[in-house]
Amino acid sequence: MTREDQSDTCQTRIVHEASVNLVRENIPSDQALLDVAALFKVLGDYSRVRILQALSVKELCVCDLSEVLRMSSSAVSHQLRILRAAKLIKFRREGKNAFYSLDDSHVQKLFEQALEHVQE
Amino acid sequence: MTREDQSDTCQTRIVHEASVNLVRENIPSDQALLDVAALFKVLGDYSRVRILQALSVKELCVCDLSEVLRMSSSAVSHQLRILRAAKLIKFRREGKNAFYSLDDSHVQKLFEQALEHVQE
DNA sequence: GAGTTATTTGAATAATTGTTCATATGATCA
DNA sequence: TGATCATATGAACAATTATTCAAATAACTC
Repeated sequence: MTREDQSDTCQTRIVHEASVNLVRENIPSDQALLDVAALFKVLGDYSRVRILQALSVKELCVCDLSEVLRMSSSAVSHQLRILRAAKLIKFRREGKNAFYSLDDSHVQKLFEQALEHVQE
Repeated sequence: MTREDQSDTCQTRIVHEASVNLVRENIPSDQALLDVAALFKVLGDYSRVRILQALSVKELCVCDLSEVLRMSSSAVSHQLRILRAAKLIKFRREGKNAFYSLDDSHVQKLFEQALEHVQE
């Protein structure tokens, strides 16, 4: 059984050629698409969505977040690290506390668009 | 060791009370946040991002998509099902072919916002 | 310094998920 | 009806990931 023999692959290589070519001309860079997917993946988690929503109201420390969301500080901290790596939040230290807040105006807009979609 | 004894949970229940209360007053429904997370989760996959991007250029059938993206028809079909369940794409049948296209204007906007974020 | 509290981090576990392979369905044409 | 092609689907496997637990920092107070 050769590689070309896969039963789940289109056999006739004569597909809609014009469409295929048109689409091929308009593909952004792999890196851009990878980055977009990675960003959405970060946003695609209930805990992180709740964290971002809370931070959109007000800057909060880890302790406050864990209280509001009824999660362990450890779990919150792990998720904050992921959000920080994605440059969605920033933080500042004040004494023993680490205060987190949204880093980017795009996040708010992404959220609003997403809410509009799900509320249709 | 009782439940209140967890070392990774904030001990002093006297957190920033005003902040916590303010945030608590502004929490959307659980369902809305769950839906938003689910939507982003669907968008958070490289294959699905590529499919959506291709469809944003032009309506395509499964065969065309598998050709453009160099994926098996089976893999494409599986992902299309997920995208359809999230109401991100719609399809129409024409003979043997199933043509897919974007279902929602929000998707385009979400994409543009995401691209802006990652290209900073 | 010791003690306390907030936060971070690493390892382990359980759960989710994307792809592949095999097979089934749906549609056309001879 | 049979043959062929496009698409869909189910099961299995590999890989990823969120949480928990335990332990380590970091920053303050006494």
